[in-house]
Amino acid sequence: MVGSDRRVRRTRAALNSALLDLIIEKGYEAVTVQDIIDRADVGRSTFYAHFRDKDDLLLSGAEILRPMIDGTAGDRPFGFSLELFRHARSHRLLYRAMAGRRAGSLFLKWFTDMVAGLVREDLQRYRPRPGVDVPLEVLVQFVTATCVSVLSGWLEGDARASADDVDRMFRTLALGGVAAAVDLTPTRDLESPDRAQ
Amino acid sequence: MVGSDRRVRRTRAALNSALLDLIIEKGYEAVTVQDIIDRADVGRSTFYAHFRDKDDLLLSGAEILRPMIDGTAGDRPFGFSLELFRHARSHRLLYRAMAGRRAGSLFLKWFTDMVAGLVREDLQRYRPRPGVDVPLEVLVQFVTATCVSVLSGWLEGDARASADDVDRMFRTLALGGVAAAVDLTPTRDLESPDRAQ
Amino acid sequence: MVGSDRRVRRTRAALNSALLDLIIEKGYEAVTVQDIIDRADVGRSTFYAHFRDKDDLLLSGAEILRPMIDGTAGDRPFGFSLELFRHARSHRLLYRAMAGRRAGSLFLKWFTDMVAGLVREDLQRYRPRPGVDVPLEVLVQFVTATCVSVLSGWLEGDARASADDVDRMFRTLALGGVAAAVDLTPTRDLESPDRAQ
Amino acid sequence: MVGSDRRVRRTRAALNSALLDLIIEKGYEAVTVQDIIDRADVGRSTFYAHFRDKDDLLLSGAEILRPMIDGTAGDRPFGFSLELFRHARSHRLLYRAMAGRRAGSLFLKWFTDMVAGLVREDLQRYRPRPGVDVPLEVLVQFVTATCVSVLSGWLEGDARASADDVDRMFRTLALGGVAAAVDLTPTRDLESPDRAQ
DNA sequence: TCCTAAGCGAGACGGTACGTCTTGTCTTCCA
DNA sequence: TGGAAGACAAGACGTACCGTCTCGCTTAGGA
Repeated sequence: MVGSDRRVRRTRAALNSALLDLIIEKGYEAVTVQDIIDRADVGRSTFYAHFRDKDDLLLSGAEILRPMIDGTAGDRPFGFSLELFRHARSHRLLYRAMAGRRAGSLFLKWFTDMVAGLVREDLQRYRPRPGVDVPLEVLVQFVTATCVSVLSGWLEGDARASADDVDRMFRTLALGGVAAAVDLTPTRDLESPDRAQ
Repeated sequence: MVGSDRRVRRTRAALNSALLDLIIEKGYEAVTVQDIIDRADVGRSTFYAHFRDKDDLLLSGAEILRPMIDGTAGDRPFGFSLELFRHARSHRLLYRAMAGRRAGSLFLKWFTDMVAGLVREDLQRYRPRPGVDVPLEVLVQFVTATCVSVLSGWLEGDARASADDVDRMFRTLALGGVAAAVDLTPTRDLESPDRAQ
Repeated sequence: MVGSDRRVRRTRAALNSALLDLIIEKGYEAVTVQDIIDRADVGRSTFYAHFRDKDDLLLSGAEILRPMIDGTAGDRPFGFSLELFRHARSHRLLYRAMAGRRAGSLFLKWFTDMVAGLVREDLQRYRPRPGVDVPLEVLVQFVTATCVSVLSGWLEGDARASADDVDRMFRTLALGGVAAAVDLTPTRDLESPDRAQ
Repeated sequence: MVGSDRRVRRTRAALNSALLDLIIEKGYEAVTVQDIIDRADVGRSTFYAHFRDKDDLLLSGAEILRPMIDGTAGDRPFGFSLELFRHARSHRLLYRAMAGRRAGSLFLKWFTDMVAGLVREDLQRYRPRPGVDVPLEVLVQFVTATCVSVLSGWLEGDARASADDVDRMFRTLALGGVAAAVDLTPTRDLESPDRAQ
């Protein structure tokens, strides 16, 4: 059975969306598997046929965020950021529930790792400033932490600032630090991009 | 129950240290109340007589970290940082278990809040750079995130860098960003400290 | 669905024999429907198209035992018994799995009922001994229980006794009790058999 | 904690009696652990702290039947029987639910084994009749089966017969068979009873 | 020879019970 | 009489089966 049915997709979608609803309502930690399957109107065994546990369901749902954010790089350093902030803005409740101050650590870790991946890819394009010894990974963590903290601070508050404002802040703060450690003048390597994958 | 007893202190201490041991062994989340009281050789009701739950015990233990770090400001911006890194260095296993990448969010939140307090206090001494509009709170979160991310990255790795190295990195990254937003020339306001609270 | 198909018969046979195999391997209770259909290489829905449940399958299979045992009455009281013991002997593993000490109650009940039928038919030929008040049904249950208990004891042990030995024991025990309650001299009623059904 | 509390006893008693009630109501097989703990007003974990599963609870309850039946031997062969029938009479619903035709096999096995124990003890007092070769164990099973089948037949019906009537039937049937195999004249061994335990 | 209804496999699904685990409360005993 | 020990209620967890169901594939018997 190749495509394994519309049914399977529908079931998984129902579970995913039930989880998101419930996260917004009472926070991830407080949601039980029973809650989810009641909401999705699905049998218990069906749940476990598709997902190992609640975490698995969450992450499987998170994966579909990735392509929405990826891709849109642009040529500026950390070009992904504006799109990221916009996405967060339009799913504010969800992000707040999952990435805000009171969130469980699971989604936050996943999200942070994803951002770190984007940042790392970007940073590899630049040359370290001679005489300054900050390891690449530290820079990655720094930029990532800056991005996530700005984002979560924004969502926690009443978010009067626009996505553009927030993006500007992020760039000011991150580039200030990064510029001290690497030469942000684009390298010539860019002409022969070997980022096949 | 006047003197509140040596016993009480001993019991609380036993619980605290049992928790720390167990955190190092299997991570905070995996530790159960049963584990703790078995290790501390204490009855269940005793535990709940002293602490509301596992989190309460953790935070009550964390409180004793505060004075070790506080105090040592100095006159440089974020002067607390070197001492912080040193402290983390000497309790590496514990910090790693609690503040590292795989840590639960509770201690991390407490720790981050504590750092944020120190940062906020510091930042209030400086004047915003005219024309740049980054709210104080965003700066606070930024510096805090930078500090914590540098720290946790350091502890995660094999920590060959010295506390001084790490402190230097932190300052490079944080001050780069902060300098773009505020004037780091010390204000004279320091002579009339209005830190009433 | 006129001829009801070779296919149907083959499917049912496959299920029946899969069940018997599995009963011998792990005992009736432990066999699951999944086991059966895996063994028979049959789809789940096919199973339920033919049988209501595991019990149904078992009993449907048991029915085919009946003619093998029936018929061979003879003129002695309980003349069926020797043939019954011989049949059990030659399907020893199966009987042991299903009628032995650790057996589930379903087959045992079916089997007991079948034996009881044979016994009842026999006993109706004799006249109660005057002054002794043992209801027919009690006698039936008694002889049946004697037969089944002797049989299952035989199969449980290492079965060194021959079917004839066992039959002799059964007769000794059963007839001893029965003789006290009814007159075993054959009645003439037999010439006018009123066994309409 | 020595006597381990009235509480424990009360809990176990509550579970036991909840089970008995439920067995009478819907039969042993149909009773779920949830039913039991709801009826006993006890937590799920408490149940499993005391008993491994439903079967364990049943058997633990059955054990208390033993002394009620034991002891009252008398000097007749199978002297225990009258008392047994009387006991069954006064707990008719329970016996019927557990030992009747539709009963699960667990209690029946336990009960049968108990009766077999009493029977075996009795039979060992008599000498085999020379020339008749019926193994002791077969006799035991025979008498046991006779007893249980008479009992369960009695309880299944509307039980107009008195315990004495039933006992008389049992003796008629069992002794008829047994007399053919052993010499029921009491042996002299009885004068030096070594049944200390 | 094609066509069409059935038997069938595969297996997703809702449902229910299980036995385990952990939490925070409550009762009882003992010092 | 106040604190320690641990029995307890509550309820979530992940697993195991059940019996129902929805799919397509195959496969024969009638057109």
